[in-house]
Amino acid sequence: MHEASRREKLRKIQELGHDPWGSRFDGQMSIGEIRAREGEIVVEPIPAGSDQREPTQHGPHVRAAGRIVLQRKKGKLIFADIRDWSGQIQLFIGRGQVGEDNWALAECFDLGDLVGVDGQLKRTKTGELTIFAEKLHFLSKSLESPPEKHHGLTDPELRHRMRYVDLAYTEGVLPRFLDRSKIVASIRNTLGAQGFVEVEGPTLHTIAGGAAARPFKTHHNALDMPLFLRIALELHLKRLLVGGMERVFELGRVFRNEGVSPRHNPEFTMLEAYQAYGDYRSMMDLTERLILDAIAATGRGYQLPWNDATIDFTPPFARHTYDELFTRHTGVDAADTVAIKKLADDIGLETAGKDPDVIKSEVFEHKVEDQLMGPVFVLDYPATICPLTKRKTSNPAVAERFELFVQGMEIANAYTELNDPDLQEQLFRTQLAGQKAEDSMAKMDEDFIRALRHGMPPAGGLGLGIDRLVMLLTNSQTIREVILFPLLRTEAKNR
RNA sequence: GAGGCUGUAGCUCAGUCGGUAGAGCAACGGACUUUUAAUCCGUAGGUCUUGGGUUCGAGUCCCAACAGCCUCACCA
Repeated sequence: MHEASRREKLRKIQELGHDPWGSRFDGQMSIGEIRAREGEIVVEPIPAGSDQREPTQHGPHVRAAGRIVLQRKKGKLIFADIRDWSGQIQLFIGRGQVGEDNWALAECFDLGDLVGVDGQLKRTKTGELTIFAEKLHFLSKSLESPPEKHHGLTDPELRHRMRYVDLAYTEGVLPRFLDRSKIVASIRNTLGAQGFVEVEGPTLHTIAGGAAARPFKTHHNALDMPLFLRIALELHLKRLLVGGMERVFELGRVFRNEGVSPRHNPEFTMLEAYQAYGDYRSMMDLTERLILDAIAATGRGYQLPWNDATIDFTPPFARHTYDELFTRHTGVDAADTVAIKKLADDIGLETAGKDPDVIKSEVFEHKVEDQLMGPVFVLDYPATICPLTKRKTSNPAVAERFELFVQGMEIANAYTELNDPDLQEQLFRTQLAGQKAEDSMAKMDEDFIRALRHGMPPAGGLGLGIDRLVMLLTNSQTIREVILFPLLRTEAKNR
């Protein structure tokens, strides 16, 4: 193990009178800021007749802190590259320049150590922007060797289990998660600017409603009560709409007891927003605004790379009806239930005893969704498959709902919210009757119906999958690339 | 939950027909005051994921378990 030599250096650092675990360190600039000061370097021309080989430079004095990610020891000279979350810069540590005390400390540096430096910002004779060290500070020892310096970590299992190593050393990982943070902040800003207030609903539910998914079960000891982790934010936010919070949103974690895939993690982050006196079209405009602002917040443009393709987010996003897209991508008339059933049978879908709209929806999922490179708003869904949505006055068979698809992925889902308590109760009952045995824990949320009976304003409601949005905006093909700690099985004992 | 692929040094990977373990980086020792994937000389590092089996002999073939990835199912 290499740990022994690192512990030996740790002991040496203590002998030299330094704390190998460091302490508060003030007054440093970020490496990004330091790099921006390159222009302050003044180069004096070599005087005529001088035998001086290199011109004298005067640069600003700077203080930096970071992790040593590369080191080149050259006798009485060390070049070390340190990195913080804003960038990376080279240190020049010369034995004659820093003195024996600092040199002795520098000899204890290993890759991965966190160090501080005071020095002058200048360029080396090859032109590399460099902090020429004058004083070194030890901030924290690393007892583990970093991963291979060219490739970093590539094994996805190690990357997810040891995300700290992945963030610290694998190129592009830290910036991606900083982008995620900017996207989330942007969403809050956009909603705030439009008068929405942020709330926190309960994550422990007595009835897990608001979506068609199986919940995680848990238990409260003192109350001896079964509980479920929430599968959606919807039903509590609508209660707040009843209470008079006219524009309300929650950005939070929901939990669904399902498998993992490149697009699914059992816990994921959802935005839900509700706007009193709006409808699904209001939410379409809001969705577009949220995404465009998020793109701007990451400093990107409308054309975003996605694998080998490009996604064009230039507004306005395309808007097409469900039936229109159904017919275009299946070649079958969206109103021809007989032909649709035949198509479903041909694909091998189970159709016996199913509602024609359900069959149509399954065909849509199999044949159409993958083709929607988008961004495209799909609007006006069959009412049968939308139990929480208001129907079109002109055509009760159609629900005022849209989903936003990009690269075949569903990113957002929005409704003109149903606020008729009697109809809502009836639709719930129909939905519960159709539940499979394994979903039998689903129950009628009587209190939600009671809330609607007190009068909920007509409203538009939006759900937006944050993880998937971040995937699209950061060119990440799996959801695990944008979730810091994705769910993994217990670590194998023999690793 | 089902199927397929993968698992070798701290990391990234080779390993032929079944014949007894290799490289680069990292580490350790040495040389080197403008390097930058530093270079050069030398050294050390392995329960080949785990457990069985076949065989004179298994990293290699077979079975099982564990973990990851992909596809499907569930779902957003």
